[in-house]
Amino acid sequence: MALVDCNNFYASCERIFNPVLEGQPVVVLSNNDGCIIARSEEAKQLGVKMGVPAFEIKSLLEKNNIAVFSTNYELYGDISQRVMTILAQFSPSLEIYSIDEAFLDLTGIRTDPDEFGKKIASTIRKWTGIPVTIGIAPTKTLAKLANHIAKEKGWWGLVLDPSREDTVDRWLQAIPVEEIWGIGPQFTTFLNRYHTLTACDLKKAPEKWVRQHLGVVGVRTVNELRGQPCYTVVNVPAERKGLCVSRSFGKTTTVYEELEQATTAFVATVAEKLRKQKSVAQALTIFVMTNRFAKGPHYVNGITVKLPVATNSTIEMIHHTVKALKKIYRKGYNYKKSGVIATEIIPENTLQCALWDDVDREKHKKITAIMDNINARMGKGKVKFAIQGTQRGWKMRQEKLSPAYTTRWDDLLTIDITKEIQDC
DNA sequence: TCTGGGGTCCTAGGACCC
DNA sequence: TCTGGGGTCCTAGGACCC
Repeated sequence: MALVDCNNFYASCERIFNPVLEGQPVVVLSNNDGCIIARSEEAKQLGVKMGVPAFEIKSLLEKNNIAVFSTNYELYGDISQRVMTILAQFSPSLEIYSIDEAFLDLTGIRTDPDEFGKKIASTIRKWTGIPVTIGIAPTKTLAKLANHIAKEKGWWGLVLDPSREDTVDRWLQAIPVEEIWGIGPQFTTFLNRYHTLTACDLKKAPEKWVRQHLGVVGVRTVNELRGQPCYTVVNVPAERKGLCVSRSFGKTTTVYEELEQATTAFVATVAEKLRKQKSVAQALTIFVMTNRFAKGPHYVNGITVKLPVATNSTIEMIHHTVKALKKIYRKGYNYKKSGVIATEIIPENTLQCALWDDVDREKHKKITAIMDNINARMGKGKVKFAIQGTQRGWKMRQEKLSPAYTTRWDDLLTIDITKEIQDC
């Protein structure tokens, strides 16, 4: 089992097309330019912490001349795909675990793991410009830990060989429990209270006690630490159980129409995603909320509606969204965020007809197909429904957005070589 | 002034069934 | 006075992940 993890992924993506940033501190912000969500090694060294609001460390960023970027998901998603495509060439069994991580099943691979890992790392680096770290071990949890150790040491990767239990244990003794995959803040507090401080301590904890306090998930984690696999590489991604699109607004609004424009735009994206994966939803949850950090009256509310017929039609979903929104909207609040969650998702082809169905589904299908087509060719959001509005007063702040170098023709990198030619 | 977004799995308890 | 035993399904909430 190998875990390949891209180093400081978003920051590394920004560097690909901006090589002057090599060796320089770089950070990437969350939506609305809110929090720090990625940091280059140099930024970490300067004490920039993960997840802190950017405004809190404004002077730190400025003083150290740290390059700051708005999140550019379009770019990162595309680079991710390229990395995963390359990884797929190394093993027939690949699980894309997140945008910057993948597990590889190494069963049947004859090459020495050390050599194999190095080869993967150098290939990704060469072909995409993204540096990666690789952890190799008998279980996912141990591969994660191996990866963690290698990252801390600045190595290409690390192979944890289970036949050398003493060496494995020595590594585990150096790792605090909170670094273990599956051990979060709550479990850490609990374990530390009982003097279980390191990965090695947890590995040796009695199963009954673990079962009682950390549940079956905890037992699996312990077994995995002991080298007994509880999780396998999942090749084909399971069907999504829910699909959520929600955003905080660039600025709050009290106006119903603005809330409606934003929320119908979100549901349009939900429907589009459903169509893309050829599935339909049977229920829809619509929610709104005020700024949880702000003073003043707070309001959070949501409604789940069962759809009369499972659907992925934007038209139909907008209809239900507006109805729900009108029910939960209360005048006088400063709305900061809204969202739409599709649930009870099933494949499109299992669609059942309702007895009384006055929706012309064939027509909806044609319209949405045409819209999807245009938007795929001309750019996202080129054609949309009137209710989504054109003002986008709610749209998120992205003041430091880099170009979508690899996915938009207009953003293609141009290099001016006239000077070089003249110099010749 | 400014504080992200999108997921998974497990468990306990209630409603209901025979 | 005395009041079984065994299920299922659903939901909300908690814990975790990136």
